[in-house]
Amino acid sequence: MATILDIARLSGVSKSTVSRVINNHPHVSEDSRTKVMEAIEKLSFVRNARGVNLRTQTSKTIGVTIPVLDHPYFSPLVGMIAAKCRIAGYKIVIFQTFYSIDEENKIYEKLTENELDAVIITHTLLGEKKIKQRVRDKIVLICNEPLQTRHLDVFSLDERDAVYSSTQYLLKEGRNQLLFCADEEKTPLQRQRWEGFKQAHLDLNKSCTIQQKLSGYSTIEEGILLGDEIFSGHCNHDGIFAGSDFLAAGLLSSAKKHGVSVPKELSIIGFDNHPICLTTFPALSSIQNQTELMVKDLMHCLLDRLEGKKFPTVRKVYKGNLVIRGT
Amino acid sequence: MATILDIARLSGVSKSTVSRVINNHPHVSEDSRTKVMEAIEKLSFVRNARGVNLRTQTSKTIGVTIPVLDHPYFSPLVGMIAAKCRIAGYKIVIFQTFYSIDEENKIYEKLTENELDAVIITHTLLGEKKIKQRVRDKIVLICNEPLQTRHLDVFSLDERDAVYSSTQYLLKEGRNQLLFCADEEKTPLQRQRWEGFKQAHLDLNKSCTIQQKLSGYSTIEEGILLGDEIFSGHCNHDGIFAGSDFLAAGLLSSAKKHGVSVPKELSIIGFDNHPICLTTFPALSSIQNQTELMVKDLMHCLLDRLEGKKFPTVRKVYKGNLVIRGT
DNA sequence: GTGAAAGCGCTAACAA
DNA sequence: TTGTTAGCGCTTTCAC
Repeated sequence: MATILDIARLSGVSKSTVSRVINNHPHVSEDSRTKVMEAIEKLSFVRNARGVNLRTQTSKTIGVTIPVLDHPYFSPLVGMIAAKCRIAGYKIVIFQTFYSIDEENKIYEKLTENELDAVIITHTLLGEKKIKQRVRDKIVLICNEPLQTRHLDVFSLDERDAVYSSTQYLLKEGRNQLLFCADEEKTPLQRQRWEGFKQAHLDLNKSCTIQQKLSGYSTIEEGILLGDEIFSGHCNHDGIFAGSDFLAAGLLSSAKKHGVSVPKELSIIGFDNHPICLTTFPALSSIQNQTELMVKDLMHCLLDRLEGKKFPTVRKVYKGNLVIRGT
Repeated sequence: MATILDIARLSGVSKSTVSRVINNHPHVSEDSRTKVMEAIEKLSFVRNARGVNLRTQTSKTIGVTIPVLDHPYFSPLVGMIAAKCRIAGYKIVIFQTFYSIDEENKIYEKLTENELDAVIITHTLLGEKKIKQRVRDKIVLICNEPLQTRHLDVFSLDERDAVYSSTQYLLKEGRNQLLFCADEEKTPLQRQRWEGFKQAHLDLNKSCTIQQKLSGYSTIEEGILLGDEIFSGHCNHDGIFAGSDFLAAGLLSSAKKHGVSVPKELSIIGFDNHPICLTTFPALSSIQNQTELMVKDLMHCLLDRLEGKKFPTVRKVYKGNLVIRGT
């Protein structure tokens, strides 16, 4: 592999001039430029990023954590981030946490020692302090998880409010025995959702069971399994709030299998408004949120941080809204 | 940020010894080791990968192309690859092509100049020569796309056979007017599928229309759109082979909307056996393929290549099989 | 078991 | 406009 030194020698200029040409610096004579370009062509030279990275102490690379790469909500989210990063000239490297603290810890370990300019965290089981401590001086943005922190930029959805109003809707529709069906209460996000669910009951003077089901991945399969458990015995619920559309779709298919009529006997509300909602029968009602806007703001902030601009910690919250369909 | 020089000074040894400690080399005295470790702790030193990368000319990073990050088939595929890479000590950086040759070209551009040890291509619109030319001396594996090449390792599914036998199944079931509903015939994969479809007709002395629908992304939404187009008018098809389960799910929901009875009047077969198949009504029949095995073999080969082992180009093909459900 | 020294490929401050 | 020079942080021979 040819280096700039080879180019310099072949074209009869110095390394610096070659570097200038490569980086489109002004103040290079037309003559030098063409000579260098010719040499580059001839030796089919490609700049070695490793040298640049060491020299400039940047790598135009951003790390993103995601629970699992294949996730109906997080995949599009990270996909959007990746697309915008690329336009801004950054690559992204993706770290799957698999919902495990151990995995997550390993990731931060790698993150700091590695060649990343910034880190975006979309899902975490850790608190502010732990994260801050692990990622050190790196730029860290939180995307989607409503982490309580004053030291990190946070972009998140108003989970509490979204669940609150959806729950109220169900209750006002005459549903009384609602089941809150989501992840364990391990993250701020899950906590907020649960609070919204509880508060909606309180405000309407209804009581709610604290029953909540664990479902780490919120997959279709888990929905089916969970549904089989719920509907096989004597089911006294007339409404389910599901933590994701895939979970909801699984629950729905299981309900039908067990002869539970939806929406007559049972309402189901999903989360994220994934197109899968349109393919079930009846079509799934779901909560739609403003991911595009969130990502847009996030990227704006990220790029500013990368440019070294100084400004106070950003905290933005986006409202979701319930899309009512057949369930 | 502390460097090994700082550690060396603080612990009273040389840079070399610090390096040896960091890399767990033998032949370091217990005394030196502890002194260095203490210094590392004290200055909370973290090795700067950029220096290592330049020095060793590796980066423990692998590039993967994917059409879009959010894809019911490719996301899990890449997720599996990423997980296995991490275990082997590699990070992966993901490049979305968005089914565009221009995007793909840009990617290879970045790929060569950048700090990647190898590249895995899961979807490409380019031919062997173009790829080879662009990625130069990099290690390149093809995963999923049945590219015709003798110079790259290829791991792919037997698309032709899978579609062939599924089509025969439909025809033998008495369906006569099958619609082949997939991407444009731009990739070897699509070509193979179409061939399987055609051959199945030929072998049973049936004729098939060359009608095939474009559907770049194979999404639910596209399935619905396509379905609305097909079923709104006078539809004389009694069977559809869909290029993906999401497309199939969209088609199915549209068929129901237009009062087409499935499976009475119409059969639908999807591809990939995604869990969504279980949530539609009736449950979608689909073609299941051996992705796990494919990824396992791929990784094995990749790791060998990265270790510098020499062996002839690998070419592996995996059989799919039809899972019959309600459609 | 340890240290000195060279150098990976590149950029940029400075001098000319 | 151009070249000289230093050095980013690390690993690795080689000599002791």
